[in-house]
Amino acid sequence: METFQARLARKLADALAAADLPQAGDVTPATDPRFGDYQTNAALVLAKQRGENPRAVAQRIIDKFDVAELCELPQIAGAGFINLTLRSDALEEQTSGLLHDERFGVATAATPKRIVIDFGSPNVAKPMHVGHIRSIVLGDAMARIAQFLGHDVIRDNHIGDWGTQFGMVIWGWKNLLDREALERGPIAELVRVYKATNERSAADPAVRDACREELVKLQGGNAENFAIWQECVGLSMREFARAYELLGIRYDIQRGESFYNDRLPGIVDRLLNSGLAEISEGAVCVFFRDIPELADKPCIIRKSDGGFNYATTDIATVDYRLDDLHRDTVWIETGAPQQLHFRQIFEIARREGRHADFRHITHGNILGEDRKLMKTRSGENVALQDVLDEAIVRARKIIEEKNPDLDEAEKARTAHIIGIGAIKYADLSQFRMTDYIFSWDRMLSLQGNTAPYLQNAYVRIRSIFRKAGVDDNSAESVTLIEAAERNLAKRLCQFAEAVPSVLNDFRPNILANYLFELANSFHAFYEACPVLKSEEPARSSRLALCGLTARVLQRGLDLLGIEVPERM
RNA sequence: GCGCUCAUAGCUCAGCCGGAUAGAGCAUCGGAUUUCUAAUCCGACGGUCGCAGGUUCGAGUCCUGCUGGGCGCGCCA
Repeated sequence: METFQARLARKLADALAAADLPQAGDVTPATDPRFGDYQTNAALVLAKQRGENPRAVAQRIIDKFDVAELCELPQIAGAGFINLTLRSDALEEQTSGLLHDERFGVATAATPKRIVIDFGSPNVAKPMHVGHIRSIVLGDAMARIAQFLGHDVIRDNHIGDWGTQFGMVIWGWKNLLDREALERGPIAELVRVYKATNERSAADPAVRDACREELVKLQGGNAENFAIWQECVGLSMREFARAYELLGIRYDIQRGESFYNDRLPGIVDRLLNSGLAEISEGAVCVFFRDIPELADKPCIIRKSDGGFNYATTDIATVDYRLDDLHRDTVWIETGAPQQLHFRQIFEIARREGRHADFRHITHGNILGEDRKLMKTRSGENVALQDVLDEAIVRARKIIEEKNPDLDEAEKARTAHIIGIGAIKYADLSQFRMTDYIFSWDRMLSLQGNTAPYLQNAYVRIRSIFRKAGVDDNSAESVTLIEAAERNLAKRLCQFAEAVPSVLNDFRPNILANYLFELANSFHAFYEACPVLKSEEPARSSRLALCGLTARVLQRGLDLLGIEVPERM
């Protein structure tokens, strides 16, 4: 089923062709209810191109604009806009068509992509902190939406499991480890050991050299060090898995940096042989002399001491994703600080003749109430686990207040759904590039553009169905009489317009905003239009609208990685 | 110094390709309910879109410069 927007755009294209005009302009939802439901600026664009009167061009278009089955008579307004008002029967028919459509009118992509999406990417032997939320939540939402649109998606966790820090981790493990503490809290103990080693190594050159020695042994394949490293990775992965479980995140593959180790020498050779890389000050570098912004920013792929760094690893990762995973699209969702790095990696891939679509999807920071990077009182990163736990505790408190009669199991389940949903939604409802200020009160508020508000709309609908004594409704069509019904129906039809536009520029907040407006329209409908108390045929029609709204809310939130409770 | 990014109402934020009188939420004020969950709805108040130029029928949006914040800039990842 095609959206109104798509159908009208097609009709517009036909009209332009019939009027001997070039294709121009587009069809968008009306900016104001006074202008109808949709509008097009085609006449304005064409008039500008051709130096003609916009309203006259608009009239030429309208003369050929065959939309009688969808709209009332098109109106010319303002400078030369063409305003379109949907006919009620067209809206009824479209909405009715959604009642039994599991995709709610969302078309699958015309050309499915083979995407790998890299998000989350925590470091081994370090706890995940609030900063990881954005990458995880944004990446997961992109993956869900891309998949729903019919793309072939592989979710990859590019874990930081290799690097110079392991020299210190291993030395600390051998000299400072408290086994009991490790049992109690593996990551916490690893962090303690790492920090202590760091301090000693800063103060004592002998320790520093010893750490370097341990690193060399690890990289050289020393069995003892390798075993320690493996154990660190295992402990970390187990702790990550717990957080992912809580967040409802899953990965298809988790390829750490170490996975690419044996590919690194070959890459450096290849780039040297092809002349893309050269030796400079003892290091192997790729220069970008023809790109002004990168001219003085070479990418080092082998250090002067012979070691490789993460640039080499990321080139190997590109190889793997294209050659082994057969991807044609690579999305990397990490923070903005790595922009230069990925610009270089993508540029190298381009120079090597790679034709995949590479995107580095960045995001802003999470700030505390003081507008600075969110930290604990003592200046530490705020642990992700603590944030998730607190969200659930706070949600639980609200549920106890509002709905104390729920049984224990449902309270716990609902607190989880609301707490985690609130955190995710706070992130996703905002444009990803802007820094946002973390506020429990705002994200858990039941009013405004929040997860609980949306979840509540769903809950109210479920309540209606419980009272009605049916679990779904088998209505085949809706009838739209009241303005609030019409408004709600139009919103429901626009789900199929909102979802694909998210991938335009990776803006899940478009979907979040849509859902907020849908919930808003529903609440207005709920106030104005009694459902169960109304007479047939309005009753069945309204029940059908309720059911459809609930399913769209549920699906929309699911695409954002957020669940809905039955009661709250 | 160079590069990237952000700056919109008292506060938190939308505004994707340039389109009509710049929109929400919170806060404030005023209304609506013996409810299908008021956990809601309706209304009012509130803006020199950081500043200055430019492009054009039209600029929050594009270009240039400036101010302010964040981040990055050869051997950490």
